[in-house]
Amino acid sequence: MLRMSSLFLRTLRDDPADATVPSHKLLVRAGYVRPIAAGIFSWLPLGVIALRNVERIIREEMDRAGFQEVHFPALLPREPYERTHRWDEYGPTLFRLQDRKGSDYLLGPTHEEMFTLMVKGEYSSYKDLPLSIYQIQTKYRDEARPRSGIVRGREFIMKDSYSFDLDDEGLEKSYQKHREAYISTFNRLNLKFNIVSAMSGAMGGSKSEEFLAPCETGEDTYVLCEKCGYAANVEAMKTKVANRDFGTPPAMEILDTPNTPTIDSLVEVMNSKYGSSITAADTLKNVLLVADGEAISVLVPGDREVDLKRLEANLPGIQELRLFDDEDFAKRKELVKGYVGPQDAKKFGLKLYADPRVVVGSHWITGANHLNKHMRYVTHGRDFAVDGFIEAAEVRAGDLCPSCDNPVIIDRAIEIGHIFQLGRKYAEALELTVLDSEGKSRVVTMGSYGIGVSRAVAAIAEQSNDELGLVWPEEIAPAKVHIVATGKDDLPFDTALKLAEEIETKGISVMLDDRRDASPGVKFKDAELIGNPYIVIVGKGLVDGKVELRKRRTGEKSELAVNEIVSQIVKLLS
RNA sequence: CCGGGUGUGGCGCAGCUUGGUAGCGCGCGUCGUUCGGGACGACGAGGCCGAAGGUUCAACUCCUUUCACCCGGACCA
Repeated sequence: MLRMSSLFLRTLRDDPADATVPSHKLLVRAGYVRPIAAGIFSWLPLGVIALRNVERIIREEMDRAGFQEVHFPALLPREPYERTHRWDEYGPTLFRLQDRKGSDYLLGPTHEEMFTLMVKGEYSSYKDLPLSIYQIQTKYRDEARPRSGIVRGREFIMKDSYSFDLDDEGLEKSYQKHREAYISTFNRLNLKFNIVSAMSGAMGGSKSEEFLAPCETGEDTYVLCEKCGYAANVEAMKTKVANRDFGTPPAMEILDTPNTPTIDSLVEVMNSKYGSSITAADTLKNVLLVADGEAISVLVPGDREVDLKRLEANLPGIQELRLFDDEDFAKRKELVKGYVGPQDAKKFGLKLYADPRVVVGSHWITGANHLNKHMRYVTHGRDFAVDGFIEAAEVRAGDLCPSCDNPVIIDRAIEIGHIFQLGRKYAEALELTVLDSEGKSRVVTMGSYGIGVSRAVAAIAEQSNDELGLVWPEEIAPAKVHIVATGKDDLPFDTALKLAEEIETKGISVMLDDRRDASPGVKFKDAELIGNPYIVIVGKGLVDGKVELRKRRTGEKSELAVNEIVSQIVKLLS
C-alpha cells in the first residue's frame, strides 16, 4: 500500500519552466521524475512503479512469444564496435570513456554487437536456430539536442530483441512473430498506434516497420490514409500517379522568358506574355545536387520541392548529398541557374532522376539551358530520358493514397517501436556462422526489434492526460485505486484504511491519502494529477454510510454504501 | 553544430534600463483557527544572484570570457 503520509513524493503546483510537452510537465509536476541534466532524469517512487509496470507488460509479452531474456552491460569495450565500424560511424552520438589504463570504452547506444557475439560464443549449428533473445537495458546516446523530456533523452531504457535465422524465410517468420508480439504489447499498454512502413536505410536491411503513437507533440511525421489504413513514414511514401492523357505534343519550342529564374516568375510570364493558363504544376523543376561528388539532377513538378531526406533515403549508398551552390554553378557554365532543362542532360553528362509524376509521354515547360529562355513541349521519352525514377518530391496532405486513391493526411507521432530485418551485416562483420545440414558454413541472418520503454511511459502520458493531470491505464498506474480520507475526525481515516486493506487482499493495488495535515482540496488535486484510474473519497458522506467513487478518465461520480465499495471495485477491475 | 532565449532560496518569478549589497508567490518549520476543491492568521528558517576575470569607493545590475539549461533548425531513431 502506498500511504501518502509517508510516500516520498512532492507534487508541484506550477509546471517546470523548461518543459514544453505535456508528458514532461506532468511527470515532473506529479512527482514521477526529476531532471538531473539535459536529457537525463531520475525516477521517483511513483515513476519507478509506472516504469516497472510498462517493463512488466513488455517482458510478459516477449516471454509469451517464446523469446528469452538476457542482460548485457551498458559499459562496453571498444573492440567489437571497431569490427563493425560503428566506433567511427556512430560519431559524436556515442558516449566514449577510458578506463585507468587508457583503454577505450563506450556506453552502449544499442547492442547488436553484443547479441551477435553472444550467439556466436554459444551456438554453431543450424539445429540451434531459430533463436530470439532480448534484453531491457539503459542505453546512452549523446544526442546533439535532447528534447521533450522523457521522450528523447540521452539516457533511456530500451527493450531490444534480435532474431537469428538460417535463411530469409526463417527471418520473415521471426519478424512476423515480433510484429504480433509488439501489437499485443502496445495494445496492453493502451497506446494508440499505427504501424507504418519505413526505410531500412543505412542499416542495410530489407523490410522495416515503425510503431508510431500519434500525438500532437510527436517528433515524427508520417502519412496516413484514414480510409484504408495505409501508413508510411514520409521517407517511404510511394507516389500515386494520376492517369492523364498527354496526347502527342508538338515539337519542342524555345521561348523568350526574360527574368524568370523562379517557377513563380515563369508562370507569371507564360500567362501574361504567351496567353497560356498554366500553373506551377505544368512546369518542370530541375533540382541540381551533388551526390558523393557527382552532379545529379532531380526532376520534379514545379509546384513541389525536393525533400532531401526522402531523396537521401531513396539513394542508398550515398554518403554525402547537398544542393548545388554558387561555386558549383560557376564551375559548370553550361548549367544556367534558373534556366536548367533536362533535354541536354546527356550532352552535359548529368545523371537524371525523375519524380514518378514525370511519366513517359508527359511534356513540360522547362529551362532551355540559356539565360532568360525556356522551352515548352519538352517530352519525357522523346526529348529526354532519365536514369531512373525516384521518390524525392515533398509529400503533402491531400496526396493520393497509393493503395486506395483517397487523399492522405499527415500526422505527428512518437516512435515507440521499430522492427526490421537486419540481414547479415553484423553476422558477417563478426563472423557469426553455423553449419547447415550439409555441413557447410552459413552466415546467420538477423532481425532487430526495439521498444522504447521509458519513452513508452512518456508516450502514454502524452496520449492520456487532461487539464487536471495524468490519466493512467489500469495496468500502468502506480495504484489501481486511490483512496482519499478527508475530515478531521478519526472515523474517515480509520474507514479508509480498513477499505484499503480489504481491497489489497483482493490483489488490487491501493494508494491511500492518509495525510492529516493536507486540506481536502489539496488531496483531490493531487489525486487527479497523479492519475490513478479509480478514486474513492471517504469523508462527509460517511455519516450516511456512503463513500464516493470517481472514475478519473471520465470524471463520472457515484455514491456507494461503504459495504458495497470493495465488491464494486473488484467488479470494475475484473 | 548554426541561430535565438534564459540562468536570482526546493519550484515559479520580479529586481538589472538609471550600480549603493536581494524581494514576491508557492513550498518548508512552529503555534492557533479551518477541514469536500490547491484554507486563514501570526512568527520563522532558507540565497558565495551559474562561474571566472575586469571596470568602480561600491557590481544581481556595466564589460569580457566561460559553463549550463531551454526553444527553432541541422543531426539522430
